[in-house]
Amino acid sequence: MAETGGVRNVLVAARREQILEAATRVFADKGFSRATTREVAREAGISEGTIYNYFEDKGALLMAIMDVLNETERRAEDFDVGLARDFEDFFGEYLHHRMAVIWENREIFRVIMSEMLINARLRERYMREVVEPTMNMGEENFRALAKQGKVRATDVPLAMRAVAGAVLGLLVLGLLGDEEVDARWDEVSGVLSGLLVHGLETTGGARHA
Amino acid sequence: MAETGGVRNVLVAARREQILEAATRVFADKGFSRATTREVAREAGISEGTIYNYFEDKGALLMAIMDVLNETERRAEDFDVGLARDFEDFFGEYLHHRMAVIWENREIFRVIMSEMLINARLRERYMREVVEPTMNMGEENFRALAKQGKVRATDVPLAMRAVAGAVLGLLVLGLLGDEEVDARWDEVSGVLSGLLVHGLETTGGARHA
Amino acid sequence: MAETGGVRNVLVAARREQILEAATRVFADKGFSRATTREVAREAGISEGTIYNYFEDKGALLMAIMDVLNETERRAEDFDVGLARDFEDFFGEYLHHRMAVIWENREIFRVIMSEMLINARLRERYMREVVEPTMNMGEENFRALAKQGKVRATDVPLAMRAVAGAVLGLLVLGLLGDEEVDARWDEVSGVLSGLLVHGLETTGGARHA
Amino acid sequence: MAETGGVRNVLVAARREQILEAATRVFADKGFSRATTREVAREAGISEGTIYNYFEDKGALLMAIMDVLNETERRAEDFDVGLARDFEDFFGEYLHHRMAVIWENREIFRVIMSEMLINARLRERYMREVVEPTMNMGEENFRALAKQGKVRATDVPLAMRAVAGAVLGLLVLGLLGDEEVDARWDEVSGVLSGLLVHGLETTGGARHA
DNA sequence: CATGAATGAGCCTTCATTCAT
DNA sequence: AATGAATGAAGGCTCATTCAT
Repeated sequence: MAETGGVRNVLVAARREQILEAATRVFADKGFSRATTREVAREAGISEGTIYNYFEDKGALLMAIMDVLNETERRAEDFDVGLARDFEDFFGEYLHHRMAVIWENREIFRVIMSEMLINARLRERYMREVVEPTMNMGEENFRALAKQGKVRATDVPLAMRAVAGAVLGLLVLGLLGDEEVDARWDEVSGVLSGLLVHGLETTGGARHA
Repeated sequence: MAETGGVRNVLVAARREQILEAATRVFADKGFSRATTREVAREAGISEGTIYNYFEDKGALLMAIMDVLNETERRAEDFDVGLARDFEDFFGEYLHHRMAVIWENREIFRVIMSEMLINARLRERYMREVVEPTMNMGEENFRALAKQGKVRATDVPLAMRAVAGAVLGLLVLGLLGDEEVDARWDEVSGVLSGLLVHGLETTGGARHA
Repeated sequence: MAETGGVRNVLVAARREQILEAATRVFADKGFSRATTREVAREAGISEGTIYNYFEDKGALLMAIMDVLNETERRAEDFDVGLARDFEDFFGEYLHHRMAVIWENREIFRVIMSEMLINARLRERYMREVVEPTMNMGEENFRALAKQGKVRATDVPLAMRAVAGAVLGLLVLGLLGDEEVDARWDEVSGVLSGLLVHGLETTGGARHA
Repeated sequence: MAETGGVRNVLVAARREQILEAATRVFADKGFSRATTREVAREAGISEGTIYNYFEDKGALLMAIMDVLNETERRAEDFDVGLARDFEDFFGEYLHHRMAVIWENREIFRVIMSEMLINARLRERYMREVVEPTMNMGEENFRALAKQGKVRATDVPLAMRAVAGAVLGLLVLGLLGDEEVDARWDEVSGVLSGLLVHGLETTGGARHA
């Protein structure tokens, strides 16, 4: 019985997954509102009614998709840049890893971001559950690094937003179809970290001559 | 008769404006799909049918909203930072001006961005008409500055995307309701330009000692 | 003043005519329901509001179009086949004249007939005002001819309907686009009268050999 | 499964039939354009949405109604007047049968005819699919009969139209509410065939005396 | 009288959700 | 559990009609 329950749970989870992936594809293509449960069902290869055996309603699909993002984020936080020699190294590797995960989940971001922009409830939930914790943790790290003299300590909250914003903005550019970003995503983190660490200025010559 | 025509044109333009502003508010609140023409009409203080005397259909409202963005962008290009002493100065003032205009139109961005993410046609139009020209012009300026030794010449296209992305991402953070960004938008450009010019690194001693 | 009134009346009548002709064209093309007052106005070269200065509402246009038919019919009744030598001659000329008038007004018939088929009120009015009087007069003539031995006296009411029906049916065939009928309408009455007078049977040879 | 499919097909066919009959009644009463899908649904005893599970749109209802006419016509062509002794007999029986079928379907004719008169596409389809084949077959038969000396060979195409037109016109008179035609439809074919075979003329004496 | 912008009732159609099988 | 037919609320859009200019 416990066994059967276990099997059942696995089946249920698989079915949920299957539906959620279909929903993500359809929502990413048409947007949440224009997407129809009929098409989600077809994409998942099931009947319309079955969706309602696994999800309360259409909105629950969106919430579940956001949960996936949430989990991803929480797992990403565990990432530890083992033994980075210096800050630039660490920052580069961190960005690279983080942006790779983001890019893998970009269609989920597409759906959630599009909807968040115009859905206050979803927006608030995302800010509270995902952005704020991440931002706070980032600020802490930032401050620690500043205390260690590894980064310039300017306006930490805004600097933090600038860094997070740069990542977010590059993702959005990619989602909007910028071909440069789309084609060279794995190089993006390198350029970005270079820029964020050293800045645009040509200090080189002048400074070290 | 010419007089009358002139008056009429003014009236027509005013009415279009009135409808468009109402549409922007409603779309920003509910999203394009969930927004109803009935509510746009109520918000504009007119009847539903009147909308259709000024716009082909609901989609035309969205397009017209995007046209506003287009014009704004074109006007923004004319901006000339008079007599900036050095690059940092210039860059800071440019960012500040640009971001101020963007922030003023943020609700339009909210509508258009949300929709673009999930509407390929709109996305392509925006990329072709707005992003690509801007990006190309930016790349040119970038290269010119690099040739003059005013900025480090790394990967220009990606660096350009990183800068544009940072601005875009900060806007998105603001649209998502980040309180720091929301409350201190006019400080954001300063922090961002500082970061982009000088980088995070604690220059001098730290680096080569 | 009386003069002015007369001029005015002429102008009013002309305007009514102009609108009615436009309405007939548009109704014939799209049907009464699908036709819009906007298109009638455009076809008449006036503004939409003006229609309502001459007609109570859209339905009044239809009624006025039927009045035209009514008048035509009443004028047609006055037709007198001067000095027809025999019945066949008379019948042929009568049919020819009648069918010519009908064909000239075929677009009016198209509009009215289409609408009558599915509009009981219009149908009843047409039957009462146009069909029944004509049919009664026809029956009288029929009976008179029969009494004179000029036509076989079968079932007069139904024979009358058969003759009227043949004319009506040929008109409908023409309105439906039958190319033979359409291209050769002025020959149709001859063939029909030959058929109705002599029948299909090949009595000829046998009888007159 | 095959069984279930069979059952399903029967159910689907029955539902289509139910909707189509309701649509015919409503369209016949109000005309296609004035009829509302809401009323068709009410008349069929279903909800509005259900119509769209069986028909693409409102126009498809009209097309399906016409298909019924098409099938009826094709079945009518199979009619063979077993062993008619002479032409009059044959013609009388043929007309009788044909007109009986037509009268049974008169409400369908009402809908289709009304719409055809003002809908070029429907008209062309009907002429191509129904009228022309029938007319051609009729002309052939006519010519064959003429060759056998059984009918006078005048202008075959127009004579054919005259005969078909007479039937059509009588139907129209009935649809317009002529009480004589309406009440005595099954006598109509007899009178018509008598008229068409023998003509109106009082043969023999009168003619050549 | 003529105009045409404004109106809003009403229509066709879509689609999330339910439920009998 | 799965199915998919049925439902009916709601939305985009049209159009006859009015009325201020």
